Amino acid sequence: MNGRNAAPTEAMLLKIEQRDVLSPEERSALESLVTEVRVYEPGQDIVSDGERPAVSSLLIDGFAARYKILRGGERQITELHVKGDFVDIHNFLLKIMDHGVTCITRCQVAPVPHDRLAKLTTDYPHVSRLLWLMTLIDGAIHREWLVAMGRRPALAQTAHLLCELYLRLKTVNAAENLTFTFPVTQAELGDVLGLSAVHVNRVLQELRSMNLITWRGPTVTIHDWEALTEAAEFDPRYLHLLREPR
Amino acid sequence: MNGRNAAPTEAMLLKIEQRDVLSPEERSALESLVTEVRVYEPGQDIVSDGERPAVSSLLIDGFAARYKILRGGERQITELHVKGDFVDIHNFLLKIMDHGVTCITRCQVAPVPHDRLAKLTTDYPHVSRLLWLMTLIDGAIHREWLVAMGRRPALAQTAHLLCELYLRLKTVNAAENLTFTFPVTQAELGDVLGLSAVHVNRVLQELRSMNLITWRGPTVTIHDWEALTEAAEFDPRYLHLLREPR
DNA sequence: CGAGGTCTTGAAGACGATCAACAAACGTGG
DNA sequence: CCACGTTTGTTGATCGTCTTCAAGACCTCG
Repeated sequence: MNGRNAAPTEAMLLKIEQRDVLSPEERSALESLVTEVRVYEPGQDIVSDGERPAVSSLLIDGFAARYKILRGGERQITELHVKGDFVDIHNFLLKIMDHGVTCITRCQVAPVPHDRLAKLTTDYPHVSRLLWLMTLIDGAIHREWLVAMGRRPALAQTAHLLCELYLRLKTVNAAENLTFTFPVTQAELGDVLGLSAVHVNRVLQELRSMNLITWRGPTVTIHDWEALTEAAEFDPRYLHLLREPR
Repeated sequence: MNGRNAAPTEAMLLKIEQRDVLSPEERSALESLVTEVRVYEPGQDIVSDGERPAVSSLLIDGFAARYKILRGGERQITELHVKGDFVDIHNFLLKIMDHGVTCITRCQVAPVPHDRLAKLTTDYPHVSRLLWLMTLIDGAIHREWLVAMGRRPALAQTAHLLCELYLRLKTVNAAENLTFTFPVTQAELGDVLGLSAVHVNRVLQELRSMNLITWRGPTVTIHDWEALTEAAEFDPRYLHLLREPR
């Protein structure tokens, strides 16, 4: 997502180090997890529903989404993943996928064998806790989405998503100056928000007409952070962006 | 929720042992976590938003709910907890509560100091993984609720909730013969489902008129499991009720 | 018996879905 | 570099689900 060629684990380390301090050995243990990088195209599954993968996938670059498909073909995206996220570390313990993970953009992904994770977690209990923590933050994001879907009107829900994405991208150096790249179609956004594509279109128009954002091509710009968070009732505490001993 | 006086850790052990085998030492290590039981009344918070508790709370008996309150006073419940659930083990790593946990019924709760959890997780890596697993299952439940809220009509969403609750209660011996006790008001149900109390009332009437359930007083009876799961598109895989090495 | 909470019902209204059509953007091949 | 086909975005009209408001019935518990 940016010009220079960052180390494949950089985003993950940034994400973790936003929440706690890593020792040099812990850092290099995490860095050594990546031995291979695969590239997936948009629309391709990184993991599919029902699979029992022997690896967990670290997203090095791109946007991915967890989703479920209903009988009638409707799709609901339950989480958006950005670089630095372990998109299916859950399998390490859940074993069988109860949902799929697909690529929104072209993605670089590092597969990490579960036995390497097992070794890492026994050798480095603190790192083990931090990986646990990452899954707990995923849970916190899920809860916030539930609140947004259940009790917020579509405009606030959409604004909330943009606030969240901006902060998450900023912590991995993939956003700055209230601007980020988010190459998603309005139909995909609908699957995230539980709305129809048509309604997403109208909500975005309203966000633009309120002068809160612009969205041209893949680039989102937030014009007024205060006003956007206000419209969204956005409170970043749930992202747990505080560095403290865990 | 049932007559005899079960050991306070029984439900938690049942819940865990539904997913993996515990050694006798692991069992007793888990049993020794409970040294005190507190009683909370309906409407009382077990933990509140913004707190930094030094203990995590194991629900011994009763129903509790995680929730967030919006600026306008609306409430969204993001998870229902039944006996055997660790309602806020998240704090062990998240440190600061980003939501509250309140009692739906009178609840018996065992507070477990975080330092005891820390010792347990270092002494018993396998138990540590299983506690992690429990939080991953919470995440899977959150995702399923997101799908239900985003893409299912109110009737299916409600049916889905009842299917889920029945299975979760059955694994802790708090339900059998398609019957369980669920003392919740329709307004509270609305906060769970993201619906108004009025609409909940109408949905329940329809579920009754379809002869799928009865709900008299606090007692829910499912008349036709097949038909209810069909209406809900319920697939229990997300509960990960399979005993295997984790 | 009275009071407060809960359930139920009706009527009106809002928010978002669906359907349909067209415009714009994109990518692909000629 | 243009032409064409496909995907994506936009707009309008209509429809349905769910909300809100209001009132009355029921129930429980003091």
